[in-house]
Amino acid sequence: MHTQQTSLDDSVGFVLAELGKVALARGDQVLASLGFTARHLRILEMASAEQQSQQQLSARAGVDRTTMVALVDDFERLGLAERRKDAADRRRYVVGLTAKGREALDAGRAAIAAAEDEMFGPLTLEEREQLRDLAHRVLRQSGTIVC
Amino acid sequence: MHTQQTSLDDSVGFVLAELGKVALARGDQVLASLGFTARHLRILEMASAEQQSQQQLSARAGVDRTTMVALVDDFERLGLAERRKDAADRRRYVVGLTAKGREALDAGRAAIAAAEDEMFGPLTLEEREQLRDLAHRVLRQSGTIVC
DNA sequence: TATTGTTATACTCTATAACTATA
DNA sequence: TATAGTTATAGAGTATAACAATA
Repeated sequence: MHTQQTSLDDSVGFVLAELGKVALARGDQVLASLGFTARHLRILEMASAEQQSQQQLSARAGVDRTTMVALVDDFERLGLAERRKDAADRRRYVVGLTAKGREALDAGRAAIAAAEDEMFGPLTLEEREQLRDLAHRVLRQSGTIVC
Repeated sequence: MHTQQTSLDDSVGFVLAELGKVALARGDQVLASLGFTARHLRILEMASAEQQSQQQLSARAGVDRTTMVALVDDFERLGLAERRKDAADRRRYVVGLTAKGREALDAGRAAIAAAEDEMFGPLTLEEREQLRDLAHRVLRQSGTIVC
């Protein structure tokens, strides 16, 4: 038998769903001045870590390959990344960060870090790490791509 | 100075955004057999706790009043709630749960509780409550409606 | 004149299907 | 024939504007 819930406010899932939404919105907000969203930043980091085709990126980011087209379009328009024909397989584009893209990645990370310092202010640094680690453990088990 | 992030995977916000999305999807999944979503369940509980007009519900749930129309339509179609003209102000409808609606609320809560027992299985009960309480504290500060 | 519920409409986001070029 | 990228199109979800009934 599980714990009897009096209210959904006592439900971990609902609280996390709500907080997750808030965190994402806050992320988008502080990145807006850079011209992109939290999802863009995520993908920018993925592309920075390893040379990948658009479809590899889309699979790992959990977005459709047609959606990835628009996202990479955004990067090119902003001058943050460029499509480079893969010499080994000329059907593929490798998404490569420009110098400006690497700067934007750093700036984005810094903006996120600052926003989190403020948003998670009610917690001590230790509690904040605790929160992240607990969430991480659940996420790993849930078979989601945390890369 | 804040902690230098090497990767966004170390960012509480990104991890929470991801976990929140997974939790919500899982909730919708286990409620599907009841014919409604996690958001429906949330609103059903709100309507159950107190007699409220559609606009009060929409304000507290953070959805547009035009969206609430469709949600209450769903409840009526499923026989879970009904619109009752407010005698004091005949512009308003009070959203009232039916007996079937109260059963659905209980069934939904049970389904969520069971899903969470499974989803948060990697954590001890103590850790799970810790996770919820930490999330709750951040959420309260963030000025979000947790009702 | 303002407010509640409603409808019609538009906008955003994302996925599906079909096309092209390469393999 | 299969795959990478692309485009056009359609669907879901949500918000904005306008309307009828009531205050």
